[in-house]
Amino acid sequence: MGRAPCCDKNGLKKGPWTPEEDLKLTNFIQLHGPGNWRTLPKNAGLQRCGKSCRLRWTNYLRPDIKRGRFSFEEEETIIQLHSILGNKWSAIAARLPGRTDNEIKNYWNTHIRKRLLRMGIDPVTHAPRLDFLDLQSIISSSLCNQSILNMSNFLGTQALMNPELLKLATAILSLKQQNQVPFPKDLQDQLCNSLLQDQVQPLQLNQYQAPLQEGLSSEMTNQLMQANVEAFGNSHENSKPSSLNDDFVCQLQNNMYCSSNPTVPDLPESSNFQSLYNRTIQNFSFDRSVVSTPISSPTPLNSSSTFINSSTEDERDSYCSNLLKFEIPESFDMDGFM
DNA sequence: AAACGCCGCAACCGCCGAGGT
DNA sequence: AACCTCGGCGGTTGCGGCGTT
Repeated sequence: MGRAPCCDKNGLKKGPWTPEEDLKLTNFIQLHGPGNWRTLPKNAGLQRCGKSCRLRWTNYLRPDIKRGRFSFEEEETIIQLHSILGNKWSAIAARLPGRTDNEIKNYWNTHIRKRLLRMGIDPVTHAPRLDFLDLQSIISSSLCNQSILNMSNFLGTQALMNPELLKLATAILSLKQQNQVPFPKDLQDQLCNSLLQDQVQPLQLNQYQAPLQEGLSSEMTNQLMQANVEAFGNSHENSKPSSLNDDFVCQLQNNMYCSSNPTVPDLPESSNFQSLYNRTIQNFSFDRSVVSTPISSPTPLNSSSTFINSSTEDERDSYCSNLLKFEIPESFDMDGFM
């Protein structure tokens, strides 16, 4: 049997609340307390459904609601919590006194999400989006001789670029930035050339298997090589799935990061914290060179040390880019969260 | 001044899980 | 076990305000 609607649509008002309705609802709840929302509208003399009353109370009329612009500390907390919890707005709201899940959700969608996108950060995964980043500065400074790159041309062909190349570049850049794997110059050049040329040619990754394997397991190396063949050997078939999927790239990055960071705690594989921890590290290990807070010196979620008293969007952009480098403190009570 | 488009936010919608009968 | 109510959640919508042309 289908579920009955929460209210009889006939005769019940919808839309914006009037001050009179707000007053009726507030007075009734002050006398009788919240709850029993189904019968509340009738008892309070409101032509609304209980659900509408509950939402109006919890999102707007509740006396402990903090209104006005979000502070930087609040924004910092939202971003950090979202990277851990995702779109669990109620859980995020529970950590922000006076803010409702609806308000946080709106603020995220209208402000933070757009800002992250502008910065080339995926607002869902909190990971850098290589296809939106300034690839010129990244790749040329990390891999190639700047003189051979004409990124205005390169970016012009971005839409035609093989996404596998982007993934591979992400992985390789990550390896490079770990400074753990000697990166063959020839392979760097070949990647750059492949990025620049629409006619994608298979990278001769097998030539560099040995040095790469210093940091990669044989399984991962084989997967990378197989993906290379699949991706570049069928570059004209855009719909063909490749084994070089996002999980693999994350695994690759995570593998390299963990192998080069003895401070990473060795948690049980099965624990929820492990998966959350790994996910967060994957997300934020892209640019290890600018990570300011080592794992051994945790930054509190509500730290005011990073608070800056500025209000422009650009300043918040800059501020956000730092926020995205946070790491979960060891003392963070994940169980309390979940 | 009018038209238009964009943006922010309050409110709604549909779904889900918990708990009661 | 099946059904129902209730409260809660996340996604989406639509309206009003505001800036631009």
